[in-house]
Amino acid sequence: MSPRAPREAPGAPTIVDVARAAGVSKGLVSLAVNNRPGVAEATRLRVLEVADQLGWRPNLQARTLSTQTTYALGLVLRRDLRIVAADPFYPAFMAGIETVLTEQGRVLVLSVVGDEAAEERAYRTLAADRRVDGVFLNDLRHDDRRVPLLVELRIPAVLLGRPDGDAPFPCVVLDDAAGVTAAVHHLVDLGHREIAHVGGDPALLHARHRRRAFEEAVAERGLVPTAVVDTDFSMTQGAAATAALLAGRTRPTAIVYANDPMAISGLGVLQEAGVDVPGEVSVVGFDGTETARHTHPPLTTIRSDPQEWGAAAARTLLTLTASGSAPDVELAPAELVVARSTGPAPPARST
Amino acid sequence: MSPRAPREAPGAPTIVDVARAAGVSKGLVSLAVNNRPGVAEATRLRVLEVADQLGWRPNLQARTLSTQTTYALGLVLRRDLRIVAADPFYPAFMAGIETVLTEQGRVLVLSVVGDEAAEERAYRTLAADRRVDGVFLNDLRHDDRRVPLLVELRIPAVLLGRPDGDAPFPCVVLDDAAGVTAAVHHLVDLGHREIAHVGGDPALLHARHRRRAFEEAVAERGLVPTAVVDTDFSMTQGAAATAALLAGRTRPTAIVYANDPMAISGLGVLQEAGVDVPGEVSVVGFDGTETARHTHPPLTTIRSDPQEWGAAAARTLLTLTASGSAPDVELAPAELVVARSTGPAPPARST
DNA sequence: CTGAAAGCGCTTACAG
DNA sequence: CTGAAAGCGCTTACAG
Repeated sequence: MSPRAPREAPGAPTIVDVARAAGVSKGLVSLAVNNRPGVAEATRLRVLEVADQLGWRPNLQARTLSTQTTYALGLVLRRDLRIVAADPFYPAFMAGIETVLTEQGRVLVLSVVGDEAAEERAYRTLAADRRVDGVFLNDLRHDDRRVPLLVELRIPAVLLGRPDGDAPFPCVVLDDAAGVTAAVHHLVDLGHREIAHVGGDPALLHARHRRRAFEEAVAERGLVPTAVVDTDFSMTQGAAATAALLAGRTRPTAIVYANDPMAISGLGVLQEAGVDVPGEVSVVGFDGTETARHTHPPLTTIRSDPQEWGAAAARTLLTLTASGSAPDVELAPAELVVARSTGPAPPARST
Repeated sequence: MSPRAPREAPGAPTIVDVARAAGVSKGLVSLAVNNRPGVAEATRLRVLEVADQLGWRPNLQARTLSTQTTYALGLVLRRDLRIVAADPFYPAFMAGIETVLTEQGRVLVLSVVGDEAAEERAYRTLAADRRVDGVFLNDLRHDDRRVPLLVELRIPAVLLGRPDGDAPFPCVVLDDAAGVTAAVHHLVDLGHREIAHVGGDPALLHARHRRRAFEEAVAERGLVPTAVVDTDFSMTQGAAATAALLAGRTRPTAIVYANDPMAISGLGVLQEAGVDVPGEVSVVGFDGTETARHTHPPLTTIRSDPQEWGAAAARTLLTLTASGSAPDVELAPAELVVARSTGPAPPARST
């Protein structure tokens, strides 16, 4: 294939074809289609019309090479597959991102990694290859090492949640605490005094927030938690934690889980053990997943809107890459949705 | 910013820097790092060493512009969000893709769309912008219009499953039928005579395959299906179908669902109606999800390996883009995993 | 308001 | 075996 021969039979039109057909230079075509000042209106219209007739679209790769922008955003998922697979958060979150990227001709580059080393490599590769104009920083962690990493790599980012340290990036926040607080009040109002929490992975900030909100709400009502158990957010550990609570000294009459999958596996453990839900133990999930609506009984849970979160984060990240800064965004807080897995506390029994 | 000034303070090294430092032309550097013939071994080694010292990586965008290859693969998801979110197939499938892309320095471009028009636009945009070197064709449909579309767009593809028409693309096949057949035999062996199927979306080939396998296996054992109901694969329709079966003239003693989420919502409906599982009705899912292991009772289901499917598809697509052709791949078939949601048929009762 | 030219950082025939 | 040059298809100061 000679370098002079067009690669495609008819040859997709290039900016040169448009310039020739419009009788102007290719530089002018570029100015015209990019709405830059310094082009007579009549000329602009003519160029646009010719471009349209020829069916010309600027070649993205060439534009990328010139402008150093890729029109792509990156998302790196680091999670145990068992956990990602059962967790409906990400599909909805990504769909939300897509709603805004699509209409902007942007694209999402996805990376799924297993451990922290692979995660760091993923960010470094995205940066070195200039694959993306910015990234979403999800599953924020305590003292998150990715923040200095992204600063070092000079890659713009939007944080999903409020970081616990300083970070030179805008954040999009969805308050978990309000829902947990409401759940605890709901349970206390139903007469529960022995309430336990099956928390998530304490390395993750949102797991910490949920746990702290639980502890504070319980204290606020003059109680102490019956137990608080950390997990990795997996159904397996949710089930194990539930079994441990059942076997413990004081059996809780209500359990607040840090996500729906664990609440569902907990429900399974309770029912397998012959414990009536909500007759003997009330169960509260977190997420407001589709599955939670279809269990027996349907789960009381705390609902957030991951799709809106994705959309807001994408808008913020695009603003950041375009202008160099973007304001923080506060989304509607997660809220309690009461279903039939919670009910009045059983009459107190002597141990 | 003058066009002569380097964009980054120290300036990431370019091929020119390497050529200068190694005392050769940049063309030779390119030949050396790409392992092309016509470079003296000693020269090649020297170039490589210098490149390494300078920390040079070829600029991906520039390479893309020259070679017209993007080192990226595309996946377009068109599904109702309610369904995607509850379905753990895609996270695992994408993780499988990533395992092979990552080690090849490739990247996955993801698009999530709602309807068929948006889907077509997504493929057209990927092609027009030359975002990807090839795409995964998932959720194969009857007489799939995407096949001629991709031919028209001249974009290589790998089919996930065997198409029902001709297609000039390799396919990676995972046989659904064997597992469904085994499930029916399992139920018949347990004494069931009234077996129903809650199928998936009949527009999708895999839903059709599962349904046909069900019907054939039932016939093979001299029975007729009690009922076969189509759905859209959502938990909601799975629940509705189950309620309809309960209310029907002949109540089935066993139900085979086309996916786990519907089996789970079906289980919820049965239990809410006071129907004992498996005492009165046996339930079989399809997918082998994590959730199915944690329900009460745990689900008998049909397990496949979506992660391996993703990895095999990625390997096939890379082979195709590299060499212009790739052989079809046949994966291990889905297999029955028996748990406690299936049991002996209840004694026959008079209606 | 417009044109001509250089530049983005690679790859690839073509000469020597 | 190596060098010099053209090409990929855009964008962007710089002159006029």
